[in-house]
Amino acid sequence: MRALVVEDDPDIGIDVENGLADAGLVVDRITNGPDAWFAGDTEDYAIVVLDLGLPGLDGLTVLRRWRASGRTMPVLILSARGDWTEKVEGIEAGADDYLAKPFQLGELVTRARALLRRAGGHAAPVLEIGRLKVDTRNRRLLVRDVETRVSPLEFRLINFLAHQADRTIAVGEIADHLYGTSEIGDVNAIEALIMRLRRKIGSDSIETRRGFGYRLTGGAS
Amino acid sequence: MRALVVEDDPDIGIDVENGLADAGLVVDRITNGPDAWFAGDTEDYAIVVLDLGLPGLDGLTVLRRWRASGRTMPVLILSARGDWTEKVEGIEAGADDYLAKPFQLGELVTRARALLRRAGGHAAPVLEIGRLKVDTRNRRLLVRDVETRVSPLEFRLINFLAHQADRTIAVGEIADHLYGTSEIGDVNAIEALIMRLRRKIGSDSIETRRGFGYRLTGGAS
DNA sequence: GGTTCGCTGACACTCGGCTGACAGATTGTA
DNA sequence: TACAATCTGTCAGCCGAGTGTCAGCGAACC
Repeated sequence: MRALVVEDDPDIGIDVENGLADAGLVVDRITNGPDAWFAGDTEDYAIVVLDLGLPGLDGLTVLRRWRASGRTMPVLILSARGDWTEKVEGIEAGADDYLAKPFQLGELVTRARALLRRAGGHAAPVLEIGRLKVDTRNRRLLVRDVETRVSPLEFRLINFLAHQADRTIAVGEIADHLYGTSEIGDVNAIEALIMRLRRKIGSDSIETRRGFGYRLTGGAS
Repeated sequence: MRALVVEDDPDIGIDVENGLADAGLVVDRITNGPDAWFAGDTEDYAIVVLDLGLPGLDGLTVLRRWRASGRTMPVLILSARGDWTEKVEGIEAGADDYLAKPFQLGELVTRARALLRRAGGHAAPVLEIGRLKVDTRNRRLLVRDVETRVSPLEFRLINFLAHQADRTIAVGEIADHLYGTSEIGDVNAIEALIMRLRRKIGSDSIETRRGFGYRLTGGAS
């Protein structure tokens, strides 16, 4: 299940992205209005978290255009202050919920969950791939039912791979998801990360497809 | 299914051309505005990738003229880095998606696929030729439904041939696609590649047409 | 029968990916 | 505050898969 986070402040945006990723969603993050409009219009998201103050095209306009073209996914609006006018405008433009900054990440995730539940879809809390169980809600990883400590970044990686098990994922895609940029600063950082993760979950769990990318299989049993 | 790439920078243009060809499209590439306008107005393309900065007639004007004369094919705009005005103008001129330079080729292909899907025609993700199945999305090759390991270059070749199954492809065309240059450094490199591929998929899958080139038939059954 | 074209095995080089070591940053703790 | 532990990116060296090259051979065409 995919979520879209539209927020131009990178600190807040990455926080929200991590929160939703921990809740079991694959998250795209976008930092400007026009990109957000296109992404929401062309991709299929289970939920959207939308900041109102955006460069290029403001959030309300983006939302109105989505609704005008028949997009019905739940949208949760973020706005700078507890500004009532904005809230009303947001709801009228077709928002499903509203949160004023500053907010607690936990509250945002809770509301997002509620929206998802209301919309019918529910994020699978535990993904099972071969001998692995990825508990997205509690941010835990089980290998043959034994809890295995992984670092935050390692968890984001295994979580990302687990949502697309058996698909070959290019290193660029991984960089894009982990660091929010498809600019691959140093591929070696990801190789090192993969190596550390393999040590914990067994080296046969993640297959290397030389020249293509990586593929999560879960390994034997 | 045909695609039109309008881009005056040959490096970018050839990259895009190869990316779309790998995705299963037959690509025409044009490097100036007037020719682009004419081609888009008279030929039938499933999708157009349009750079905005073009010699002769700029991209936005070309797009507006297409729309004014009733052409409805999906158009993906390439625009200079982070220029909102241009992007918004592009949208209003009737673009269906846009991408800022520099971009990852993979992302362009993904978006192009999304546009094609939305437009109804869909680039088949799995091509079936005789006993072969080419999974373009996951970059896998199945021979009689058994996954068969191929190297990146071998995959690009079989993918290229599969998109034009039953057609005889000249060695020069293959070189052009694989190496981006029709200058054939050494034909033997391609012969060796063909041989290695045949070993994996069965020697009767690729027919040699002496003096003309190669033809993919998929072999018996 | 000779010539040309394509096939194939062997070999060498390149480069992608793996790994151990280290260092800076961050977080937790006495 | 100072110290320890953990996390994560970087560097250097290694290994092996992937690919181009070469030489010799066989088959097709004249």
